[in-house]
Amino acid sequence: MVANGTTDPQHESAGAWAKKYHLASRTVMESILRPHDLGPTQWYVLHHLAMVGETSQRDLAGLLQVERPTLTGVVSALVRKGLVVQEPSSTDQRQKMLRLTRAGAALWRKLPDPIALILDTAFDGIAASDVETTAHVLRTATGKLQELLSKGTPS
Amino acid sequence: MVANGTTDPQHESAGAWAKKYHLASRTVMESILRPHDLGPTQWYVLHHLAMVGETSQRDLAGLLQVERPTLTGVVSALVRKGLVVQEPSSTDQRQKMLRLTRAGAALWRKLPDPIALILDTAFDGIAASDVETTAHVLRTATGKLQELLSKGTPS
DNA sequence: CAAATATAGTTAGGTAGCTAACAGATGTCA
DNA sequence: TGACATCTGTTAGCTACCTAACTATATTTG
Repeated sequence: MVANGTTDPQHESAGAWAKKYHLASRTVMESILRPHDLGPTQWYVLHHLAMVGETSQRDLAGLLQVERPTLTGVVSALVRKGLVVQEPSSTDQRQKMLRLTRAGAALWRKLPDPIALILDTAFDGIAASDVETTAHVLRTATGKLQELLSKGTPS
Repeated sequence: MVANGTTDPQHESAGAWAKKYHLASRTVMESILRPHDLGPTQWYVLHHLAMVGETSQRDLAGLLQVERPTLTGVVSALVRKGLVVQEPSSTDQRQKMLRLTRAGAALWRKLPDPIALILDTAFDGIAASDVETTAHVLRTATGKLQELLSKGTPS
């Protein structure tokens, strides 16, 4: 989307470019995962379960920074495909623990790592210090926006 | 979302931060616009019609970088609320021209500018040169990802 | 201990985006 | 001029996210 009053595309704000970068990287990730019939969030769930092991849905929602209802949908898709099992925790009947099935672990081993590919492609050839500056600026900017959100947002 | 093998949140990649920044800014924009019962894309449409005047849906889709079916939905929401009128172009019966109604123009005058607020908040106090570096890095990275997409994406 | 409160997950309904397929209007050219 | 191609917008059906409201369990507390 056009950022602001400015219409010269070369001079759009860092904010507008963050959005475009995000959309492009999501599109790349989707096109890499499509042949495996997985969405990006599904991939992140498998990634976490493969790396860390059994995890509750609650914890996973926090780690993946999505809301619980979103994770409900993602997890039920993975369960439907037989990649993940979901069972009540033995200590707290409210919580459901997730882990990979044998099929899920087997699929994981064959899967490419879209995040590594994206980062390698996107930032290849750019000075490391510039990439660091970018991460720093975006981290700071994100912090300020979250601060704005936590204080009531003015209309 | 967690970027990669790394779990230390201070050391996530520029890519991960671009995503977080984007999500935070979208959330701020939504929370500013919610009291006015508008979504971000609806705001951009009003913005354009208020600034530039009568525009065809085709041109608007290009300017806003969304697909035509997406704009169909956004525009029909605005028409339903009585903020925008949609009528066939006199010179090309395929095209529909959009313009603000009196109510749409009146609402526009009362609306805050969420983009200005977000940019002011997010990048306030950060060195202008660093913000420029960020825009440059993200622009370059986005270009590389789009290049990757246009060549067939490997699995 | 019983009642109130908090937490985990689901369901319902919404927004915003996409692609594919289509209808109608316009353009091209043999 | 008539047939074919292209363009514009819509519809249908998908993904992925959100909030609000619900159910069922745990926990806190009077």
